[in-house]
Amino acid sequence: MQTPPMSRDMPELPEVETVMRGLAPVWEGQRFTRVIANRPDLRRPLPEGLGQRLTGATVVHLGRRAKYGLVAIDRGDTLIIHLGMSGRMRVDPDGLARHDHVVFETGNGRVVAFNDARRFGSLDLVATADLATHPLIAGIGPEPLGPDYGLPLLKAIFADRLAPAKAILLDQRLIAGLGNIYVCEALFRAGIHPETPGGQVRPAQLKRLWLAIPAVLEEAIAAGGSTLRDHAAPDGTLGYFQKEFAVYGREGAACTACGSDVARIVQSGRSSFFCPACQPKA
DNA sequence: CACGATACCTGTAAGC
DNA sequence: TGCTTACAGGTATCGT
Repeated sequence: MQTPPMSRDMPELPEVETVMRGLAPVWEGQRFTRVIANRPDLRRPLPEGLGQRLTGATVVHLGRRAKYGLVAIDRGDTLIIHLGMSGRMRVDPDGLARHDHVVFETGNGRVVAFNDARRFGSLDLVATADLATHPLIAGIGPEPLGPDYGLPLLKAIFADRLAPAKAILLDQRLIAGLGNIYVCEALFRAGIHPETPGGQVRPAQLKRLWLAIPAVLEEAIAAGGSTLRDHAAPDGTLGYFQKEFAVYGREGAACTACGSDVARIVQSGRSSFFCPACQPKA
């Protein structure tokens, strides 16, 4: 089988969920004994006094919102972790590696390194009370695995829209946490061509999409997050697992449903993979 | 406002 | 072999 060897280390919702679940037993209830920043910035400058503000604090709870990992500490602050495209958490690494930008040590003797080659990731430290209104969080749409998700939401965000279905699902303001991979997979399951204008998606397709989105996310989380290759386990990096995709990254290969060649188009500068037969143009 | 294009950054792999 | 180029992805920002 000719699998296009492409980079697939994209942390979307399932990957972030997997990383935070993996981090929980390492950090929850533990005190930060040392936090070292090896450079002043990632995508943006690191929070002022990050090390001082975390050292001595105890981790109360780990969570997630969209693609942001949340680390609540007992001082009333929350550390917001974004992995960007290449960010990963290396647990108890065998020595420091290139791009280990921030290193966290806890009272249990564990070491976690935030490694991010491309530095599209970010760390922010904000008052937990202000979290919901923080600029990074405030405008984000409902969680697709949360209580506010439902067919009415999808109907609302697709209705009367000219933007392609692909773009709608990638828009974090409309629905949280979906990235290129899972949007491709969900549209395939729903039989929706990625270029279909939102307003032209038929009710039956929307209903399939409503079921497909949580399904692909849950399956990925169950598989351990679908970050491949780079989240390799050997060095303790969290979030690694191998997941088979139906269309993503499979240009030219046979559709798993009908055998047609999977196609690839570029929308807004990024690849959309789909089956031309199963996802006919509207 | 809605939407598209682009910048950001580096590693990987394909092409020459 | 070595050099060059294309491309991956999330989000902020700018332009139309």
